[in-house]
Amino acid sequence: MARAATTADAFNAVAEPRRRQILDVLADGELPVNDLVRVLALGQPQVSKHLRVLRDVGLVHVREEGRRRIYRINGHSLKPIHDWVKTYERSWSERFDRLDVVLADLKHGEGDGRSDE
Amino acid sequence: MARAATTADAFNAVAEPRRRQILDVLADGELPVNDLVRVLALGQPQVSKHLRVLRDVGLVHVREEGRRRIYRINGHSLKPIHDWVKTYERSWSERFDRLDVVLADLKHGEGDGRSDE
DNA sequence: GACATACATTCCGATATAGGTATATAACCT
DNA sequence: AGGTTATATACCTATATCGGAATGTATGTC
Repeated sequence: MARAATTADAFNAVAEPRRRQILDVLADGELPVNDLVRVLALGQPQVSKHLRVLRDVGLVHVREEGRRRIYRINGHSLKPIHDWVKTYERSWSERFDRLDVVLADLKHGEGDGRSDE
Repeated sequence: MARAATTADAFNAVAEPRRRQILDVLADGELPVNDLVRVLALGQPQVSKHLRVLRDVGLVHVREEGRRRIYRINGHSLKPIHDWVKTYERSWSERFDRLDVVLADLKHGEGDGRSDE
C-alpha cells in the first residue's frame, strides 16, 4: 500500500488552507461559486474542486438556482474535529488549571478532604 | 506549482489517523518509541516517522533516556485547531441556540426589547 | 438557433507523502 | 571488542492530490 486518501474525512478536508479559507468566507453567508472565485482570487476549476471535496465530506451544502450553485456552510461536520481536539484542551486552557488543582487535592488527601498533611 | 506540503502545520499533522492515534495513546502518559510500536501494532520506522512529523509541528516533545527516547504530548500545539473550529461551534452546539434567540430578539425589537409584535 | 455565462469535470504534470525494507547510529551488556 | 537493543534515517515504490488548461454541460439571453 502507499499513501492513504486524505480527503475522505473532515480532518483532511480542513487540512488544506484554501478549503479553510473557503469555509471562512462562507461563514459570512452562502455564496455562488463565482463570488468565491472573485473573493479568493483562485481559478474557477480550483474552487469547484475544493468545493467538491468539502461537499463530499458534508462541510458544505449546495442549492441550485438557475445556472448558479449556491454554497452554504454546514459547520456541523466540524463537530468530530472539535470533539477530538477538545479532549486536549486542558493542555492550554487556564480554565482547567483550577480543576487540576482540585483533582490533585482530591487525589492527595482522599478520605480527608484536606490537602495539608 | 503542484501539491502543497501537508505536514507543515498542526492541521495536516493531525489529518493522518495514525498520528491522531499516537497522540491519543500519549495522552495517557509519555512513552518510548518501542512501547508505541507495540501498542499501535505498526512498524518501528513508521512510528518514528510519524513522531518526526508530530515533533516538527510541536505536537510532541522528546526526552532522551539512555538509548530510549521518551515522547510526551504537547497539546498546546492543538490550540490553533481548536480556536479555528470553535468559531463554528454554534453550528451544532445547543449552547448557542438560546444565544441565537436572544440575538434575534435584539435585532428584531431594538429600542423595545419585546419580540412579540 | 447562436452565443454567453456559470459551473463541473477531465486530463496533465509535478510533488508530497505513506508504507516497507534496509541501513546507520548510539547506548547498553558481556 | 563484539553483540544486542532502541531509534532514526535513507531509499524505493505506489498513490493521492494540487494547480493549470481544456473541455463538457446546463442555463440564460438575443
